[in-house]
Amino acid sequence: MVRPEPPEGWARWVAEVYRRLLEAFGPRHWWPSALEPPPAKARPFEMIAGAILVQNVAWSNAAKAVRALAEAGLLDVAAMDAAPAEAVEPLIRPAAYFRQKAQRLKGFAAHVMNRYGGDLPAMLRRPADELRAELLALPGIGPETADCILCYAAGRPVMAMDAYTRRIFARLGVFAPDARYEAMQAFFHAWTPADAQLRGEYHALIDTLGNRLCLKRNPRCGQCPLADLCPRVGVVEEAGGAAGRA
DNA sequence: GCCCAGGTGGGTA
DNA sequence: TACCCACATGGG
Repeated sequence: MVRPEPPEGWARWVAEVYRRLLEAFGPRHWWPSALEPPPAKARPFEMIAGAILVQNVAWSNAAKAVRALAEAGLLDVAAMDAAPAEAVEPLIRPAAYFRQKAQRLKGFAAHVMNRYGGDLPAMLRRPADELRAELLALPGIGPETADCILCYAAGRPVMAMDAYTRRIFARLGVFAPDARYEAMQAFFHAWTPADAQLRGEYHALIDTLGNRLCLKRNPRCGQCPLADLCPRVGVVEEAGGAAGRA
């Protein structure tokens, strides 16, 4: 922690940030469906495939890949497991890293088939800590992807961290710029209620701020709902070490 | 043309 | 632990 605890305490400060983001952007309704029209009921494998496909790319690219999988009938654990990698790869090219991501999708599907007979909901009902460890053991599922699955597919009160969270809260003075994933998550888990809906919405709101306003190179501080909380406003972005000027 | 985007895993010192 | 790199497409 870089910044001293605010006078009102962290819980209120964290809640005030959430309140402002919600007011500025409205509910994000994450996890978004890539399908048109969106399916009436949540599809865990669609969400999980999206979480793998969105790794390090824009959602618009991942969404194209999800739609292509849907059209090919591959948003299904058994079908994904049975499909050859060469059939999956061309469908997901828009999401980049298509060879790796095809292996990750198939690896996940194979695991659900082998261990749960294809019953994904049964897997998602496991205790959160056990499920998290199980997910992290799968190739291509790291902490962010695992926590997104826990929150948005399994409905657990887990808040996912990502590059936006680190950048925004480092600028706000809460974290060091190289804060570790688990440390950031411990902060949010300490100061937010253990509510899956709220933590999921908070993560989504942070991402919205990160990709609309709190940009890496030229942040749009003039439009930021958190500007008065941010010691960096008015300071030119360092972007690699250049000294800031007023 | 360059930078960036809702990361992860493997290698090396 | 702390870096460095590969993975690869699409939009601003």
